[in-house]
Amino acid sequence: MSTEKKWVTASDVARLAGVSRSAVSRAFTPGASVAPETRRRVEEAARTLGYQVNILARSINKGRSNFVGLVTAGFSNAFRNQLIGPLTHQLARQGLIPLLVNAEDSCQQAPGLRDLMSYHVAGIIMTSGAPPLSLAQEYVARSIPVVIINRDTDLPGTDVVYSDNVDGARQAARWLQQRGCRHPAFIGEQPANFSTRQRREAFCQALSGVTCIDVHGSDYHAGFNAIEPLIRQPGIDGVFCATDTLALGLRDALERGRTTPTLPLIGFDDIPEAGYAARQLTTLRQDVEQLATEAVSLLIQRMEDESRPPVKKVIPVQLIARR
Amino acid sequence: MSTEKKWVTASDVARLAGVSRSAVSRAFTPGASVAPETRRRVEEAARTLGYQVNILARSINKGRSNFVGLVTAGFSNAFRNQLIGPLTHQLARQGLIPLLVNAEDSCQQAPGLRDLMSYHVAGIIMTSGAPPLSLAQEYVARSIPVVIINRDTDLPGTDVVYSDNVDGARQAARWLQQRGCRHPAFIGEQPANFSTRQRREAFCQALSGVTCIDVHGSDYHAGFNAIEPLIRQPGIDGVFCATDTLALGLRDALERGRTTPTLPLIGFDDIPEAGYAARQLTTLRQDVEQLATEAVSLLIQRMEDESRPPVKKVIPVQLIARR
DNA sequence: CCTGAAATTGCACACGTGTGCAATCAAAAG
DNA sequence: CTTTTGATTGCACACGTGTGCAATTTCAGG
Repeated sequence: MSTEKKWVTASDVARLAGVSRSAVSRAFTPGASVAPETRRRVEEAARTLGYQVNILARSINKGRSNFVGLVTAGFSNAFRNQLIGPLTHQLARQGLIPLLVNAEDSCQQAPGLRDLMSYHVAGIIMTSGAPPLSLAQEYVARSIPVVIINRDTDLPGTDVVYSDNVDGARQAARWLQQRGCRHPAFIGEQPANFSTRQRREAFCQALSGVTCIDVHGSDYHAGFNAIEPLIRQPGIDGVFCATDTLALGLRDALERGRTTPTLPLIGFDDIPEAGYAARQLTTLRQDVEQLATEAVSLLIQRMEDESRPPVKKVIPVQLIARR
Repeated sequence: MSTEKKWVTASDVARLAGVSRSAVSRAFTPGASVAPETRRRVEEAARTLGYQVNILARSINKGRSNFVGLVTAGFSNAFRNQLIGPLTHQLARQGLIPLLVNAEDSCQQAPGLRDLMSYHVAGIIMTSGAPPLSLAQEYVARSIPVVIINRDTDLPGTDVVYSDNVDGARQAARWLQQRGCRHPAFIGEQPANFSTRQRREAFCQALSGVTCIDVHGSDYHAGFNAIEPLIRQPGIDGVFCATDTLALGLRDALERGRTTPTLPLIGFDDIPEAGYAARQLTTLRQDVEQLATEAVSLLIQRMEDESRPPVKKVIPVQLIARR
């Protein structure tokens, strides 16, 4: 039952079909010159033997692989998880396949982010988060296309795509104003990542007298605990949270002490939970589909023309008014 | 600025270091015979040139790759997302790297699940969900190790690891009984997947007179809407939901109509949201770390000994009492 | 039947790597 | 100094694939 040969090769197919190995190769290469009859026999032989072209060998030969490093930082961030689906989908549409790399544990471990280079990936997509950006430079030096999502950088030769945080923050400001907000607050993680920084700056610029509250962490509990510094600041009548996760945590803390009337609250991202029937969090929706589509599109463009000047693509966001 | 040669090869390093290409290869092969002085010069040359061993070529030569197909069905399931982190971590510890395949869109698309075979993966890990299990058989036929998580199967030659749904359901039954539950209900998706089926059957067997309520969907809204068939059944005084997501949806629906006194409610999985300060959902925690560790361990065992008899590994679950 | 062009095929080389085998070298033993 | 032993090295082949080039076949046109 245990086959002696581990892999079925093109030679096996050729032998069974009674043709040369080249013919087999051509039969599986679109646009190659093969007689219809030959192609038929090759395909039949391949089917009975269960042959599949060895993409590793093909990659070596062509000097270009189908692999794309998909670098992320853990899977506890709801929004980032939302992004992975469309990304893999768009990559698959282009015949590319993602090599998943978790930058969180790779820093300490041997087979980590740097070793992506060993796999000779055709490109790299980095989602926002903690991955050491300096490492991206190494890839650029080896002329490997790098696309960075939701994080700005002046690294030469890397394309960037991110949501329009500035416009989103302005929309949030307008929405709060319309609800009669006079003393707005902004809550975000400190140290702030790119998105948080942009949202805070634009928000503070759009409204005067914004109270900025820093929290240490980006999860639900960080938002929940943000109520303490918030009540220490009297008179706040509207809050813009850097992310939905923070906003949902804060909301729960607010509703625990039911004394205050409903405080206008707006988040960012539109994670699934924000749309839950019992949450109905007003937020600014990031267009994950378009983020993913643009990221893959830029990646492919750079794969075809390495010297193309870097592009910064800004994706519009949409206000989802819920409560 | 644009390098003529795309990839830095071992020959380049050899030329610079003044040794043969074989020496370079050996310098990067643990346990090979290389003089310390030679190794030093090779490593130095490799560093200046930025050389990394081409794993694709190495895989071809050795007839075994580092790739492991990580098959999932979308990224909207909170529990499944929790599993991905530990899985990639454990794989990385073993020098393996996951090829991410989304079985949702691969069915319709050309470069899908079947083409995983082209990449000559060393093994495959399938998480629960919708991927066509019949396809796993093709991999077994090619003697590619397959490990299936949270899904039983009698496919010969595939290892299975899943949480102890039966014991979990019994614990849920006991917990409800202790809270004075006389007329229990079970809520789960229909058609039911493996986990839901096991939990329902064990729950119905542990308690008498269980009312089974079917919902169509596995997300929050499905749980939220489950309140309608629930109130149609009078006298229910305790509910066991197949997943936390369903339970959280139902809980919100229950709290909307505040007339009923708090109804004992218990979920399954222990997704992050269940531990939120304002949710505090009692649930049965799946040990994602151990699930991942066992899955990778089984995969490696089978990679080393293909003929090992199939194993079904059951991971204990833990009751997390919260309210 | 003959000729030319076009289509198809096979050979051989290339991609970058690991490794058996024999040759070389250094050092220890005599 | 000679011999033996062990470590180190280079050559050559293998892994499975794509493709240029020349040889072959097919076929239409005369």
